[in-house]
Amino acid sequence: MPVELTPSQALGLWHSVSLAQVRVDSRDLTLRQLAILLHVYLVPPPHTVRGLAATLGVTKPVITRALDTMGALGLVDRVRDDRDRRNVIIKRTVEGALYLEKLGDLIILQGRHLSL
Amino acid sequence: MPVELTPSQALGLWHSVSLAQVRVDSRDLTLRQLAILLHVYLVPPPHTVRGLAATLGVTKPVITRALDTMGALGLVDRVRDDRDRRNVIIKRTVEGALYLEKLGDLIILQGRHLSL
DNA sequence: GCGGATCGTTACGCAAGCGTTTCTTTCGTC
DNA sequence: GACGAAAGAAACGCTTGCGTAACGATCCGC
Repeated sequence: MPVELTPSQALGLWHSVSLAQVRVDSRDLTLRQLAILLHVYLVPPPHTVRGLAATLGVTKPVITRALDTMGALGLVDRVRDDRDRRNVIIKRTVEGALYLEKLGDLIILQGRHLSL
Repeated sequence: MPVELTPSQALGLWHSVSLAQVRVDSRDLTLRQLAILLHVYLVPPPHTVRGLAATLGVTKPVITRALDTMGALGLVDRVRDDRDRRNVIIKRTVEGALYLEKLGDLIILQGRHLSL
């Protein structure tokens, strides 16, 4: 079942969620980092650096750096692929799942408060 | 009328929109910048640096810098307040309106494509 | 096993954002 | 008019992200 939004609702939703997120979260992930995080958690594994780079349309170092940052925050983890030891598999973490769960709650809450 | 979303829909929407935005827009605004932009365009004027800082819960230089950046991109404009020349009024631009219009279209489109 | 291709990382110089502090202009009050 | 308060900008040192290019490790076909 699709979600039908008016232009006002769409931007209003983005507005209220962004605002709440800025106020709540000092980490201030970039849009790229957030896209990576969501992709890792919403799309079936395995996820590799190369795959993410292709998906986002960015270069590999961008992914490496984003994983460095989010890894330090505990939002993702990296493990060598034993079947092809050139690959690195990006793993989910409990903390990362919690982070996205809170974001989801925020979106739902703000969506519910939309009026127009 | 509120917008009711399931957790999967909420995060799925954020995922697909973030992904599309990263692929389309090389400007890569930060979450703070986007929040400012949305606030300026969705909330009735006038908007001042101080007011935005209070709304976002950040310091004034953060707002000044964000306005510098987005001003250079043509997304917002700054005008001195003639009634109190200490204030700066943040003005909307055609280009900024167009930018947000495209973002809104993207959100609507991705919302429509949500399945679960 | 050797040579080329592939994967992820690191190095480099650069641009942009951060928080704190200081400065300049303007206001309001005495 | 003088003076403290307020708004926004600029300065400072620091951190983080960027794109390009180079680098080690690993795989695979011969």
